[in-house]
Amino acid sequence: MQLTILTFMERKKFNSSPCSIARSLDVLGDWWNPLILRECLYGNNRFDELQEWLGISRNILTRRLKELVENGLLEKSAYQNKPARYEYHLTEKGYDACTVLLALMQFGEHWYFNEGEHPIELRDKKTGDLVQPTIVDANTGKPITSKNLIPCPGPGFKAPQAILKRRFREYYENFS
Amino acid sequence: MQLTILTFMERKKFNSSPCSIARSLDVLGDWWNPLILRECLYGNNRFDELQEWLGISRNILTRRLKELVENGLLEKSAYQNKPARYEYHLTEKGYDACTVLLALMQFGEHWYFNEGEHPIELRDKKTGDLVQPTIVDANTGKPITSKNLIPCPGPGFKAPQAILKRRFREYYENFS
DNA sequence: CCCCATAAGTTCTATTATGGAACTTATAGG
DNA sequence: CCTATAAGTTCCATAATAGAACTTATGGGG
Repeated sequence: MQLTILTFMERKKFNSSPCSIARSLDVLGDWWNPLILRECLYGNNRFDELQEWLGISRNILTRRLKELVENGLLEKSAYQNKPARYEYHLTEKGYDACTVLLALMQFGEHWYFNEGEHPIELRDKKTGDLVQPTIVDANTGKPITSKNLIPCPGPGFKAPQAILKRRFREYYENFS
Repeated sequence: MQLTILTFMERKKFNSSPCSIARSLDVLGDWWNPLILRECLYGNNRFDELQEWLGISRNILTRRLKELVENGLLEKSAYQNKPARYEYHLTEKGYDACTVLLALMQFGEHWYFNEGEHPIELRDKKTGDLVQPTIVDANTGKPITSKNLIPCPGPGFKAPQAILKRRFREYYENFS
């Protein structure tokens, strides 16, 4: 006879992780969600438009839109009643999430397209000027290379010294 | 009688998409891959270290490491023979991919942690100075808000005019 | 009034991916 | 000989996904 053992199996969630990367990945660590945000940035805000441009399965799109709305990146609003029809628009938080898209874009341009043959550009909505996203240090204004970075505990990292020293080994070895 | 119909069903791949975001998502649009890169940035480069810090299933970790190596973000090298033991280190491309982590981090800090209570900080490996990643326009040096951006076709976007006009509707309406 | 079209989802099923746990392999040390 | 360690494999049950067909509410044309 086989005893049934209760197991929990669902996609890992990081919503209580003490790491801002992990927390962001709960909603952005996915193939579809960033692309849905991209489409909203393109001005494709309706269910069928999103489905067509992305080639995503309709049931998945339903779930993802719900998720993005629940997480506050998109806002669902009716653009007509009788029959009720909806649009999904980026919220403040959603626009902020799009900076992750800019980083993805920069990486993709660099590694998957030839110089001067990138498929998309960004322009300022008002002036029409070309905009080229770069990650820099806010303090010095110089471009950041992650090779030169070292993670260290921030003010919100509450943990015993022993754990800190294990987690940020490189930092403690070099700076204390 | 039921005729079996051949269907293809696998995770969508975007490796021929004319979009740098989609291309990047092939390897970065996932919950685990960015976190594995994070761990490598933290100096946790071995299988068991990664498994322990991330709490990822060992079989999944195996597959993901293979994927990251095949995509050129990590490099597998032996740190001892007899018995053969390996480490996974970030490549140039891998370090570049980490700028996406910086964007994720910034977003997470802003929306999931209180001001001044973020769990992690970054410092310059040599000077020890605090580094604060921001996305700016390389031309003007000013911070970018994606709300003010409009996508438009780049030099590598080859398509008939009709498709361009549908895809970049907002751009063509306002700038030509 | 009937038929068709449209938008926004649901529902159904087959195929993959994932999580958890146990097992394997090679070698070193006591 | 027994045990430990590192780096995976293998196995299974459960969850997620793709693809297609179906639903619901409404408006328009004949």
